[in-house]
Amino acid sequence: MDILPRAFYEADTLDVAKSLLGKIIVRRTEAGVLSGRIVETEAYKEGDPASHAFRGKTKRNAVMFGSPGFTYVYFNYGMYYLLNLVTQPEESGEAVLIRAMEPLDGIEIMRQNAGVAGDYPAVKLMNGPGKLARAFGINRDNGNGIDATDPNSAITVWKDRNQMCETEIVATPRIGISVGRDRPWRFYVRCSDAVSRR
DNA sequence: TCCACGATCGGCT
DNA sequence: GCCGATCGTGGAG
Repeated sequence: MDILPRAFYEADTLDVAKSLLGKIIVRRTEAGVLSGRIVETEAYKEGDPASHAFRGKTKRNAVMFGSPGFTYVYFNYGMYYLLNLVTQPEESGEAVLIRAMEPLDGIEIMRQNAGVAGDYPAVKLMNGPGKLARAFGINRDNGNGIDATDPNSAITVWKDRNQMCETEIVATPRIGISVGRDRPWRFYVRCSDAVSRR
């Protein structure tokens, strides 16, 4: 597999959000290597009232205004961490939220991270943005501001040799936001179990 | 300082 | 479909 280079993240954020579908995120932990295939994303752009970057740079969202290809992780609803990848040239504050993945490697470790039984269905481990961060064991201490284009990083994104089962991409309004609902900036792969089993 | 509100999830009706 | 858990964050005051 080839690691996605910085240039991959410098395209328009809507294109990056779609291009990320089918790519592989690899998460290295002390317990072992975890990985999954991205099947659902959301784009957050400059001037977008639903984006954390909308009101400018703060301590929380600082990495959104940094280099493309870095991770942005934040804590939400008092209990979940959500994983984003920063896009665009520096300072634009745009990013792509990773909403769902299909687990590949380290599924047993994911179950341990999630605190579920050994017979818990693998497809349900990462079928939501809070759940995939939990399965990966990602929090703000270990997951925010990491360079995903550096092969030595604990979180990296790779281009898989294999194609997705089908490249049909569906666009819909984003989930869980109160403003910016008119923008169909959520993208998912129609054939994915991780999206359909919800 | 304070406080209302989330880029969610799972359980219950 | 609805609702509660749970707490960091930032905008208001």
